[in-house]
Amino acid sequence: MAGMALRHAILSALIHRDASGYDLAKVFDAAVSSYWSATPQQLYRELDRLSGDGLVEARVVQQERRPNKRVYSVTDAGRNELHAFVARAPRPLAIRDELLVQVTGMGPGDVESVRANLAAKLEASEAKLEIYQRAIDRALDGRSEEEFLDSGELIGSYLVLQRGVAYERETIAWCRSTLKILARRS
Amino acid sequence: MAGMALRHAILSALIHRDASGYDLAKVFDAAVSSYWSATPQQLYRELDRLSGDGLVEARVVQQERRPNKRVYSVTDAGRNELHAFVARAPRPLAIRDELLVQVTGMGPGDVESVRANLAAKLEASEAKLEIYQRAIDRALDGRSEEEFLDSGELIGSYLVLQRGVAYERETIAWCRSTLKILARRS
DNA sequence: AGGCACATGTAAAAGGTTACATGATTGG
DNA sequence: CCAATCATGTAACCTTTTACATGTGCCT
Repeated sequence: MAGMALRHAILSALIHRDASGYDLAKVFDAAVSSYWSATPQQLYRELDRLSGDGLVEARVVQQERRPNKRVYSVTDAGRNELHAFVARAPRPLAIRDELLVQVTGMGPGDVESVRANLAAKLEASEAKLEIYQRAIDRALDGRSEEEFLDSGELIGSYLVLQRGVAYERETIAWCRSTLKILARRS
Repeated sequence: MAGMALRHAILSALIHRDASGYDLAKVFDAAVSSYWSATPQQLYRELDRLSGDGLVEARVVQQERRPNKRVYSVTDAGRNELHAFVARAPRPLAIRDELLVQVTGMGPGDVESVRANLAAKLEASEAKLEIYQRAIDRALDGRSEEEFLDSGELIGSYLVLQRGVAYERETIAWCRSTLKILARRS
């Protein structure tokens, strides 16, 4: 019962607020998440396993005008599991970036394609940056960062959002400078 | 025959210089690569498939005092495949960062563990940054960046190294500031 | 004598992606 | 009426990770 990486990402998300599979699918969407992504199918499957293992509990919420949903919350066993996970050495970061593979492998005839892909990435990163910044504003809720950090409880998510902002800013800067350099060659 | 993402990363690496599986294993090492990592086992398997599909060619290099090795080079078919890949829209970046999962999910009793993991990451990123910077110096080989960009052929690898440098610098800055913030809480 | 670098593999288990499937309600 | 959002799933396939396996030569 080692490995099982997605389960910890799910527990980390559920520890702050209960959620349905559908809710989690929005959080783990590749276009939104700054540190882990997963498809809805993966989430539904893993939520079943987690509740089979007693780490989360489901309750059915009846809804009118919408399909009913199962809302999950972390159990005591789940809290213990998460605590044990946080105490371990994390496995090294995994990145797979096809755009960087393309830049590495590009030949003289590929400059135009790569420029188009860089431009698309630039736009996507700008959108993601806005999402993160809106999430930060919502978390701060008028307070200064100092006030928030000294009193807030959701400090972990906030710190991760800061990382995401820095990452997207860097991506944007790199795309711009790379586009400029490639413009000279075509 | 879609998907197959690792093959393009291998072709991108082999297009610049022929290499054995063992050579590639060093390039794709998680502690070294800035955009894609793979284990030796993955590489040996995929090299077999690539040569089965005629995208790379192997020649055996006899060595004294060392085991013989198979050195691979890209064929014309491989060059075509790589060209087609570069022209497609890349699939979105995938990141999985357990450290950020830990930061997201940490509770009041987890601050000490997370600090230890952040400190380890900080050291690892400093080492990686040095590796990238040495690789950049080797690529420039005394020339200024402008000179290099206007004349060099391996421009793609250079641009990706720049991205890696920026990424590790950001990681280092974030680890430092997060360590400071958590220090106030323990 | 012991450990690291060189050099390559097999097999099983775990994790992730893609295609298919269903069905209600809301907004334009 | 059509598209999007809400809400959940099954099955097949592909990719990645981990454990195990082997053997030489160099350096201390």
